[in-house]
Amino acid sequence: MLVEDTLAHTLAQRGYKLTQPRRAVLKVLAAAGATLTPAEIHRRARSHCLHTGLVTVYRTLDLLTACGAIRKVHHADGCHAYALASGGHAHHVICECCQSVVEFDNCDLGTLLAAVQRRTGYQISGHWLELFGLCPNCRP
Amino acid sequence: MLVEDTLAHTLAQRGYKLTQPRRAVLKVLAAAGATLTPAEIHRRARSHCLHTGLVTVYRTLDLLTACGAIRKVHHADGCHAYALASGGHAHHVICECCQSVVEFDNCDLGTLLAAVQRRTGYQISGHWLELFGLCPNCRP
DNA sequence: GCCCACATTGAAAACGGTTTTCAGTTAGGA
DNA sequence: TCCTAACTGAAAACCGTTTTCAATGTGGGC
Repeated sequence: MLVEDTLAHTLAQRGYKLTQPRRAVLKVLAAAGATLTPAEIHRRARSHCLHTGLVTVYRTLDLLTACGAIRKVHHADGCHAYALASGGHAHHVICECCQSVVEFDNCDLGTLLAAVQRRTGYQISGHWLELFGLCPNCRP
Repeated sequence: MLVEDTLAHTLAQRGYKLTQPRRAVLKVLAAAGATLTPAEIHRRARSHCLHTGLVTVYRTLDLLTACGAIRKVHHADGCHAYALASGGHAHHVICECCQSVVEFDNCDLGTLLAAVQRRTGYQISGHWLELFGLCPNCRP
């Protein structure tokens, strides 16, 4: 199934309507292999549905985030970008040059978490890991 | 040496003046064992130096961040908080209840990074790890 | 200890991203 | 096809952050 259809299905399944502007946002997210800011998503969405408003972009991003279909990623200079999240627990590797992003889910932090827990006394319930680097295309 | 003095030394060493408002911000940061937002730092700083402006708080935070003495921490709902960073590479464990924070530096991600690098083709140059949980005081 | 250059300050205004408001529009089940 | 609740876009509100600028304070030199 196409990524766009998967996203559409996710929304439809929860009773949300599939309007033209929403579909435009889904298309953009499905086509992008990189992290995108709301503004950039808005710009691209207009080529699919001319009158798409920035407000609708934000609202759709909120919906998809709540569904777990996308995830906010945090760059050094702020946390304004979104990336597809293929469900379940996963993390992202982000290219510092072209912003391209891939997921990975084999985050085996068990040993580390246990050590920190023992040392600090904190009962750790969640973690957050993001990797930065250069994708194969951006290497010199 | 007191934390406040360490911070003051860091600034003085680089030729920055130690003004009353700046000292107030340092005091607040040194006394807080938790992550603080600029607004909260401002509120507290006023009890040390009455007329401290929010602008000065931001400017001082920028200086200290540039020096590596503090670090911006990223919560799920935004990245508006700062925490002391005792120099060098380190990460934070943050209490989801009271925002208290402790550092840990034994982040042995070597194996994980190598695996991801091999699997994705990305040349990984940096990472970012934050742990969330409950501190000993906030556990039921 | 006093002076002076210049870094630093605070108030207000500007700024940019995000959210709310609200009247008009649209999707999709009956 | 019709109807209603969900959805929409434009504008305004909002909020955290940055810039501007004239006034002030620090700390090195004397």
